Amino acid sequence: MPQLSGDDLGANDELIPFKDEGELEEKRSVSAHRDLDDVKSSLVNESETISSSDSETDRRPKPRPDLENRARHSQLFEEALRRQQDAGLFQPSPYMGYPFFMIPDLGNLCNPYLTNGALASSAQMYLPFQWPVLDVPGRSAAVRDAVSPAQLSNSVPVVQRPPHMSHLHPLLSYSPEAFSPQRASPGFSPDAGVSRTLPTPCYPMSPGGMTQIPHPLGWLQGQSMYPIAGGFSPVALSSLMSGGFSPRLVPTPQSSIPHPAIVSTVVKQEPGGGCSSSQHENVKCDAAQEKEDDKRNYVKKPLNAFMLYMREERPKVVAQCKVKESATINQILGQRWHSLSKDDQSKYYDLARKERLLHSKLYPGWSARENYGKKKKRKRTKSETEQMADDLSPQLKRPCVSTAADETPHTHPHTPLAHPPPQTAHAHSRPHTVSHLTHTHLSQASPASSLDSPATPTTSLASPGAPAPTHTDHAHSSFSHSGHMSPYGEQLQPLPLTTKPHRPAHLLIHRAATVTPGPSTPSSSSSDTPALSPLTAACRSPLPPPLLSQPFLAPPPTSTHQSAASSHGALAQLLRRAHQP
DNA sequence: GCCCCTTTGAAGATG
DNA sequence: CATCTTCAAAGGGGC
Repeated sequence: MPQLSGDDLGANDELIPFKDEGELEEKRSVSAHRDLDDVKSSLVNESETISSSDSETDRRPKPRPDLENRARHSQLFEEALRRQQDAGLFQPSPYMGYPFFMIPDLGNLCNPYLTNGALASSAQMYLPFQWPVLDVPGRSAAVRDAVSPAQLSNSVPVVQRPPHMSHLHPLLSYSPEAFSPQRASPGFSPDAGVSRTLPTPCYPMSPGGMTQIPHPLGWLQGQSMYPIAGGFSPVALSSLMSGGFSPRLVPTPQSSIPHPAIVSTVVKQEPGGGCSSSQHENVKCDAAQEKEDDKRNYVKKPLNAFMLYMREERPKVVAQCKVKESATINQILGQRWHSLSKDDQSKYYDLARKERLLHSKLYPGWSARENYGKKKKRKRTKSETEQMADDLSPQLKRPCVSTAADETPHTHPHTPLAHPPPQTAHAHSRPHTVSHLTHTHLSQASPASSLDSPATPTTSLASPGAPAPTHTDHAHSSFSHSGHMSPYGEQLQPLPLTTKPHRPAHLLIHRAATVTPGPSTPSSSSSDTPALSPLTAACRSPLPPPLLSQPFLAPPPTSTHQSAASSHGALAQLLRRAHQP
């Protein structure tokens, strides 16, 4: 079990202190803060000046005029800056996976969690602690000492990331591989055949541009999805990072610096540049303005570990499986997630934890509650779903686990792992799924390598807020990822990917609708739950699936074979219609 | 153009 | 406290 202490993370020296550790550091460096007061104030003033220059922001109340927070953010930044200057800003970080620190109060910079960062008065931003360019031997000093903003201006192209490049998420920078020489090519990804091979904006190593590597921080290259008036180019930020810290932040019309966890919601800018003078249109504009304000002030939740993993792995799945439907991709990713080693998962849990900490620092008063109900969609509750199941097929309503045990030929009811987990060990609100149980049956040989619930890696970090590990959790926690066998090998196929036991009605109704009566066979057992096509099933394995070379041939929808997504979608619609008066 | 689907995890809401 | 619900991302698909 990986013990990710602070040293392992290497975050103590590279990241701004979080929470308790941060409090101490802040106290210790009060004097150092004073040294940068001027810098801070100039920065804040600059930010506010630019912010106030925005006609829209003038009319809008500041979402968070909390001066204390601003001062605190500034202090945090100063601390981070001081540390970087003391230790050498461009020293390679022992924790390459999280090369960011925050700069507070750059109001018009793209806010990490805002749908549009243009208006976050208390907006902070993430900056790379170090750039991979700085790993080049002999370069660091030169870059640190000699590169002026203007020079960087000439060397750092601000490139609009095309929409299809959006998967080149900054999370890539979390991965040490992103900085490895193997990846030091514009293609960026070892995976061939995807949009990853599209031209990736590169950061020249120096004004001379003798070496180029892809900028791992895709979010630093300006995204069309964050059209921010008065945004800043990475140039200015580079100057900030390099210690020059010039207040001459250079506004650029289209550039923005999105954050790794940043939001992709586009706040459309009025093509005309605002409302016209017509009174009628002004009314419309007011309404639209409010709508836009809501969107802009919307602070999104930080990404959890799986979300971070998805953003990184999705392109690979798309490339390997030639699947575009996110529902299917997510099923694959969900399976792959469970097949990850604990170390790999720990990486994402760690990142997610840091994201949450950063988020909490950015928005001390923010709560996920604020986003409740902001999404218009309203999913059916479990009770509603079950009620639908009752209405449609009362005889089918029985526990999912027992269903799997009854109908899965390879089930070993005598095996403890095949039984539902103790009710006292719930790390998830969701019970175990058919697929998880199936995994358990097929891979119960190495319980020592169990996958723990998300709490485990977090707990291993000794995070103050980390939940306690639940070793008794999850039947699938005994799923082996030790690599002795492919977790999704042939014998596992086709496994049901649907792992939504809190929608038992879907599964059961689907089963009832698709399974033909008769003795259960291995093949029928695999078809009694929604199964993926052969290719997508093969893609569940993170290893190169053998079927990848074969053309994608989704099996025709038969009475016993249907894609999980389609069947569920159809069932969902059926249920919705049935539920409607 | 909105919503669903689909995944896991975090956190708020609820009983 | 246990359970349920919502929302994070993503993009095709349905309406």
